[in-house]
Amino acid sequence: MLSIGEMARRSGVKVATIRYYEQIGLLEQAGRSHGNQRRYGREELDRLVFIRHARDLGVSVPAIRELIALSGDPQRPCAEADRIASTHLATIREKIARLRRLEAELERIAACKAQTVGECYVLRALGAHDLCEGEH
Amino acid sequence: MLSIGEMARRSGVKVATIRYYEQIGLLEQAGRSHGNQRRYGREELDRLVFIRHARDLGVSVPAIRELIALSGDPQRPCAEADRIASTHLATIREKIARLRRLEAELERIAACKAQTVGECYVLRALGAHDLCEGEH
DNA sequence: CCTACAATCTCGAGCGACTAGAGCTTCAAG
DNA sequence: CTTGAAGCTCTAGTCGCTCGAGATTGTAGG
Repeated sequence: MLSIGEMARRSGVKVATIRYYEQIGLLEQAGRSHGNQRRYGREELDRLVFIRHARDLGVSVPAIRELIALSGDPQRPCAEADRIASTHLATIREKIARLRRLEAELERIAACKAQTVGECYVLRALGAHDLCEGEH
Repeated sequence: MLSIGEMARRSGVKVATIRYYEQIGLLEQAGRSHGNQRRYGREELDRLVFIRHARDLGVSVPAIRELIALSGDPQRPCAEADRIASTHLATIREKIARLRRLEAELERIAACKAQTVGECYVLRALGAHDLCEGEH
């Protein structure tokens, strides 16, 4: 039986966050020791690692909830799980594209050679949208 | 003199957000009409556009506050403004790198060919970290 | 001038996903 | 038995908005 601290160490999820996950129903209510402390087994650790992993990949909590519901019913077609993953992939790709545009623009802006703020390109570029090359 | 709605239209910042910016001190307290409605001039619009632009670039509110303070004093060296922009650029690059790793992993995961959830790679991959290629 | 009705006002709460702190109780080692 | 780490609950704070309720103001048409 694992304490909440042990769970935290093994999963890399903070103690407070584990309690939070229980509170929002991502984890089931943990069993308790006779002194009211949470006690976990192997299964709960696995689920927590799953959650941690998905969160690291940027999957939202509602999406994780769906995935957990799916995995509770192994007979169901996995098309839905695929859909969740693909949707998320598309979101990530959009984010990357957007960040790349920002990167290009900031690179240009940060290359300012002025000495004082008065003629600084950084500030000017931020004030005047028409100096941008990309759209955002 | 512009109403708050006019400001919203011209800057692309929502009315509620303009009020919020005033509340947190990014915009100064607006002048009021005799019926207590906010009235703005050209300068305020310029600042709002500046803020909008910086936010679009992902600059945080505290950083924008700094930039505004800087621009209020045109004699100061712009090294600080450069620093803010460069720091932000580094952050963006990190985010891009991270998202790229996620993209690669999700691509692999989403290529699952199983029929039912029971043997679905999506769920398995999320549960078992050792299936990952990249670290995260 | 009157009437609609759109726009504005303030105040307060809610979002997502945690995080932090106060003030208490329990556990485990020595 | 004592001590100190680890646990407990509860509340509030974070960031950057966003929305809704319920009241007031602005403005255009008749």
